[in-house]
Amino acid sequence: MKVKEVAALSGVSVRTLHHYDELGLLKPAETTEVGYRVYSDENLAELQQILFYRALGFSLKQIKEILSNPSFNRLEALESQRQMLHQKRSQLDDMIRTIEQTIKEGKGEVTMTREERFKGFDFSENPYEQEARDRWGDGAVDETNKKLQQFGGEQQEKMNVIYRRLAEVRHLPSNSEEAQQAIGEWYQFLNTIGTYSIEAFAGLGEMYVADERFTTNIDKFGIGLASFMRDAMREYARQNN
Amino acid sequence: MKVKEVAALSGVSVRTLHHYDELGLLKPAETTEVGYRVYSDENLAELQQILFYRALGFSLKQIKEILSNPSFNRLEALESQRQMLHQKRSQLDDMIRTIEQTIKEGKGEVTMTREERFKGFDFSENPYEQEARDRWGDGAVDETNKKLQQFGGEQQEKMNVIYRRLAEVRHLPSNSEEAQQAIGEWYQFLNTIGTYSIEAFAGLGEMYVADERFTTNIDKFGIGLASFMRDAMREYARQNN
DNA sequence: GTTGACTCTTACGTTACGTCAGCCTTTACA
DNA sequence: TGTAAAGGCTGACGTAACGTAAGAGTCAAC
Repeated sequence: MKVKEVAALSGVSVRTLHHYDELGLLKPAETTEVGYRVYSDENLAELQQILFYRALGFSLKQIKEILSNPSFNRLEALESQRQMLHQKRSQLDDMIRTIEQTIKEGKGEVTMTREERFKGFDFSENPYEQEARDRWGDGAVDETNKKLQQFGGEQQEKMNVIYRRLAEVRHLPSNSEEAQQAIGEWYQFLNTIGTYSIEAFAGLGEMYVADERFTTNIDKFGIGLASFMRDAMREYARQNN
Repeated sequence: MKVKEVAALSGVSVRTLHHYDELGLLKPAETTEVGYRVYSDENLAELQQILFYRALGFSLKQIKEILSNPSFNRLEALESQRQMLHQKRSQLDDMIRTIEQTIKEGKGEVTMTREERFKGFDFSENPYEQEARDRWGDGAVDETNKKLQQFGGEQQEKMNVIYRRLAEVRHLPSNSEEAQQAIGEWYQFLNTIGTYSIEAFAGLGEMYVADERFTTNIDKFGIGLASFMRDAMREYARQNN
């Protein structure tokens, strides 16, 4: 079979077949004297395999390794690929959440002054208070409120400082020393106004991303801060388990 | 502020700033005599915007349009971007489903002979029969079974022919004439063994992808056939509403 | 023999930077 | 003030997986 036919059968372009030939990924079984590529039935089966892995998101390079080494650990490759895909999906979900939030707010702009960006973090008018009560009980919330009132704006400002610090390091890997140091301060701070087990701390991090209202507010200190904090808090919990 | 500082503050690399300058996406407010880039606070705000849209998955080209045309319809752009992201997520979900299915089967190979690929479509040993009963009622299922028994292998073969035909055109757009013609035959066929409203038909298509057992079996005729059929059936229903 | 359908190779374009390489400026310290 | 470290600049190639011509040869049919 010549290129056009194979292309029609498999749904790829002729150029793609040329490309795979160049890469050594799929060499035609035969070549005529004038250089025409002639594919065999086996070639077709190979192509099927290639397209299968391609559909799973593997790169051509990876596919070549997988298919050329018969001893290659395919299951392992599939497993790591699966993880990658899940990660990609989380990222996509983050993006979708952000974009829908932006649309809901009816504007495509993020013109925030420094003031705007750093205000709105007043726990004394906590929109999540009811939720917090449901989740951690009235006692804990009341105690936290009392402490916050007691210290007033001072705690506020302290918290803002920590948030700003976190925003500064949010581009670093979540397990970097700086990140862990900053998130540690956050843990310390939380424990000055309440009592958080290390598990509760990690759970709080998950919520930052799971609940878009948290995400939105936290990201006011910097895009991506919420998901960074989740990762860092997760890591912190892991290290201090 | 010079490049390094801006880079540290924003979390992008110096190279990225150079790149944005080249593209005309973010020109520094000032340039020293020797050619050093000097960024202003406004530049920083612009960069924030750029990074915001970038985080939403827009291309730099799109971002440039959005930010340079103050009259640009941002909401519209956000909306279409949202759709794109959702589409991407569906694709990712498909990939994840397929890869997990493959792992579950404990093999990374798709070595199927033509026979293997095209068998296993025996409705008389229907693994989904109970589900079908739950969904469409005993009467309909019994009737279908009776008809299938009545005509035996003939219907089987007819169905296989249709599947093969669908597999052949599955790389074409789902609203192409060939695709719609083939899916129409499928609709005709289904109505020779039962009665399917056009809505039920579309719903069936959704199930092909939603339920991995269907997906797996259908994709035996060709990778991606199930999701192609869903799209084509959706389109068919739309056109014949 | 001519025409139309195929095929081949070569090579640039795409996206968003990463990564040198070679060279110039500015800053800090002795 | 001399020198070295730190920072800055401009090329320019590399990446992934083909799409898209361009120019030219081949094959089958009328």
